Amino acid sequence: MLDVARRAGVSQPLVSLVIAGSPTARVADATRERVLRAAKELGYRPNVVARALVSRRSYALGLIVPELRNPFFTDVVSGVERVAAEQGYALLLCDAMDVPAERHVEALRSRQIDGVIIDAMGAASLSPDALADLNVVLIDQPSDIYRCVTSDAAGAGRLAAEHLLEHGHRRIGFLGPASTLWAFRMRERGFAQALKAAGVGLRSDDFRRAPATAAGGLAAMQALLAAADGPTAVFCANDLMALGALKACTAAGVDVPGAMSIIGCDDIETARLVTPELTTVAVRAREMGARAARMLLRLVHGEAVRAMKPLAVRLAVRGTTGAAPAGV
Amino acid sequence: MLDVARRAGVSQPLVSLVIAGSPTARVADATRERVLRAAKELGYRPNVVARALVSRRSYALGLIVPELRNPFFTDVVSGVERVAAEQGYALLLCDAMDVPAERHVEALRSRQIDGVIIDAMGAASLSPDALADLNVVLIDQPSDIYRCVTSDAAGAGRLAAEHLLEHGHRRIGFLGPASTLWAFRMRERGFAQALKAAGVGLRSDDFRRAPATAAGGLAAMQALLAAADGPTAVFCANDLMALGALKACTAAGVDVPGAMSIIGCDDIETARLVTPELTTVAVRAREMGARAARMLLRLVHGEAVRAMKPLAVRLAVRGTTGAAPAGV
DNA sequence: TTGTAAGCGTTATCAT
DNA sequence: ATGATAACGCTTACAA
Repeated sequence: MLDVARRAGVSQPLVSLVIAGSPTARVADATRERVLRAAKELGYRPNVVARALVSRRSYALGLIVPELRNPFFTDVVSGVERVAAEQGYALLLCDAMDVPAERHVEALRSRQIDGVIIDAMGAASLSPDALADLNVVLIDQPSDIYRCVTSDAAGAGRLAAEHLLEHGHRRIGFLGPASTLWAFRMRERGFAQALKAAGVGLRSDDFRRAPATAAGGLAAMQALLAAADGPTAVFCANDLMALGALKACTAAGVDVPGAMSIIGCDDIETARLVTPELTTVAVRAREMGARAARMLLRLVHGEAVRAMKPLAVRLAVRGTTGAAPAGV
Repeated sequence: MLDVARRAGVSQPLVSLVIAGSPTARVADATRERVLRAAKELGYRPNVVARALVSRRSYALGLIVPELRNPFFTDVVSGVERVAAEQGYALLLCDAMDVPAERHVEALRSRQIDGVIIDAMGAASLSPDALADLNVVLIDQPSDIYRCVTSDAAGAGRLAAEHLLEHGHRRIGFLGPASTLWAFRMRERGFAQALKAAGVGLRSDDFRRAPATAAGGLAAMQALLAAADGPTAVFCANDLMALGALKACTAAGVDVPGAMSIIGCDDIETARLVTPELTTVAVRAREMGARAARMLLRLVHGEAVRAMKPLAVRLAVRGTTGAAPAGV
């Protein structure tokens, strides 16, 4: 910057003024141009680290996910990254799979991080004041303390139930994790309530707890199929489970959707790669990530942040759901 | 740090000495303990930004991928992240999908990035000296100038060919992108050479160019099936294409592997989620990411970096390959 | 409109 | 073994 200043024949702070280009900067046009030209000629590149030190901001956002390889979070990351990059912010990605979220938060703190986006699971794993004094946006986890972006999880469950009911199913099962995470709980609740509202009971046998993974879905569906008299359709708490369930059916020779309808939730890319294609409730994970980033940036900039209403979900009817088998 | 110094009754630079804890630091044990205790009592947390400014290192690594949502790169990122986090480095993730790689490199530079890991496509899109003076490790792209980690891409093609040959296939097709990327080229070359070595010709009709995506694989396979007299097996340049090809077969009522064998490359998670499960050549993408990170860190630390031999690939025989149909 | 001076939280080089 | 002192590259009063 000093070099630029000398070349332009001005003082170094003036160069700073021009480069930072703040709206209140009142610099003579001629001077500004001279500075800008000198900067270009010298190939000057501002040093964000120095800027960060003095302004006490890092121009970087932290993002903590429970597992990057979970396709849902891959999409979230993708959305956050896009917004961050467009706005000139760096994205510090943290995967809580191998390193605890708390350690990541500490690391981000020591980097003067401007804000942190964290998923429900990560947030839950933190000690109470781990996030104190930080700009925080939670993913799919309403909170009294922090801002959040959410999807209409209850609506997702409801859509799934209604879709199944419309196809004449009356024995309907549910596959989901024994999770206390808001999104999973609400998907389940919305689903159960919609069934109840339609006067359709959910038998406890048709209700299977398993990890929200393909393996979990596979095992749960196998258990369901082993029962003499099972449901004709199931809603899975997420697509990974649904994919596992589908696999279990295919392996067992159970026709999908002829003998068993399956509906998932999330709409990950793989949903359209299997045969039949997975019917699911689409959650716009990438958009959630983008929204979280935009909200966090507003927080960082001290702008007004209004709570957003849940992101609408959409039923994506594809090949794994059909009419209930006759005579059941 | 000054607060800690005062509390410990020493000077501030001395605190720096014990906190940084360099091996050459000759500090009296008593003093060191006093400082450490004061630091803990005060909840002192070192400021990485300040450290970065003076040491001209950011303790951060940049990673540029062409598209995060490509499962292969998701795995690479995951591997890089783990190593970076474990070593106390931040990972600045850049997706070249929406923002050009060159812009990302510029942004990383202005953050004094310690090193950059970049994929072949991103590297190819850069102007010649965009990476000058940076610590760089390339993913799956040998180079005279930069370090790299590679997989045994030619070996992957060879494994695929041999597997198909062993099953008696003699009319074998190939689906791949018209890419100049090293990995794709080598997979293709290894495959073609192995066929040739076995005296099996590759007819130009059985050789289909399409984007390395599921949609590309689907279209290419459809074209192949439309031909009167097609191959009995195909090797796809990556799993996404193979998955698309599989879908095309299923949709067309072509039995896999009865009438058509399909083998992919990469071994992405979805490969085991479809039915039949995809036979593929497993490339350890996450390990490649981890290796790239470790190599880059050695570079950053000025340690000796020896070129690594390509990461071995492994044939994962699953359900989409079988014996060639009789009488063909 | 521009220049001067101070300082952001460290590390590093000296004396002491 | 420890303490001054000077950077690192920038922003931000405040003075001119």
